Amino acid sequence: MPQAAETPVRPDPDLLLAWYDRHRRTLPWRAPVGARADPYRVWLSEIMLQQTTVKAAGPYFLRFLERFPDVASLARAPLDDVLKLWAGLGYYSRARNLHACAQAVVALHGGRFPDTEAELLDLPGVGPYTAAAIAAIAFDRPAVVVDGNVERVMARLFAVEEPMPAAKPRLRRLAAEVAPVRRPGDYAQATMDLGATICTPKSPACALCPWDDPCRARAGGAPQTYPRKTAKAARPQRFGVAYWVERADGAVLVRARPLKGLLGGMTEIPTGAWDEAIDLSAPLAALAREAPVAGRWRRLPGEVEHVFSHFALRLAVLACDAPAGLKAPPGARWAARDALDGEALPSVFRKVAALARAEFSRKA
DNA sequence: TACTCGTGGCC
DNA sequence: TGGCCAAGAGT
Repeated sequence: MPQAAETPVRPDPDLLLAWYDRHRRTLPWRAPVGARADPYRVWLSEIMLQQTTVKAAGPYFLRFLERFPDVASLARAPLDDVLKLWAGLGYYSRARNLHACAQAVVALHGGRFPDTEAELLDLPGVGPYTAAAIAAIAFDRPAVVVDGNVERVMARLFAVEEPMPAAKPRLRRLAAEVAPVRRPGDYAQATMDLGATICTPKSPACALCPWDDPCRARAGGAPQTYPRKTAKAARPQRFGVAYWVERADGAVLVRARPLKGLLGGMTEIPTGAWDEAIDLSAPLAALAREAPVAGRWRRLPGEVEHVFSHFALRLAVLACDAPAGLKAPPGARWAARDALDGEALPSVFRKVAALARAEFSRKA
């Protein structure tokens, strides 16, 4: 007997698990089929994957695993070593919390990750998603794992009209209703893989989807329009000046940023304030007003553009040659220009260094 | 609750 | 080219 059209069809977890068994991807942090996952690797990968693509996180994961093969070795390391290895991956509070979390696992749990969501949630940098993911994937506990993929899949399955982010609690409830008790780790990874490879944001491959039948967004003809969203605010543009101070021996002035806030704890090329009102076409003397040292400044050709999550930045770069005996001002230090790669230098400052080095080598 | 917090790839 | 997007957490 045919089912009435208005009767919702429940998505069948077994269909998804069968799809997962056929299409399971090999990822650097994923244990072989049947093998038990290492909680340390699961945790490390989940932290790195927060708001970060698999492609970007992969090389970092392998480098971390080689340098810090277990949680104890990571806990023993100086924070700066961790920041250096994390440089370029972004969201640097993750690196600071990663280090704090490793130390907490050693100090409070004898070097073994706890296996319950509640205990995991108490660890630095571990929120609702990550606690559930570790519980499910590393310990096969029936946790409801909800990330952006799962939210998108649920929004489409049930054609949720409420816009994000207000719809989050509703999507979580739906995810909990659909989730099976069996194979929690596999199911969690299956829902995320589905969102990452089939139920993608822009052009979902519904023809290949194991849940195409119960999906109400697909039935409606425009699955790519879910989840609904409210309009985002425009990204403001800020301006600033970076100061490249180079000695004849190739040493460059750098300094550490405050532990809290943007790029917290990372190394920087000295810059002045970043503000919307700064005019980069102002006279040289005005641009040099916040310089870290007195000197004969010149403006380098070109500018550095960089986009952060909540504002865009354009930097003018001023340079000056430092006398051999110049002492670094308080809070600053000299770093070898050709060893900046190994510093905990965020991308925006690597762009500054690239611009300055190009100009200096042209001159030389 | 709403804002802060990076980066690189994609179309 | 520029907005959008990625396995969110902290405050």
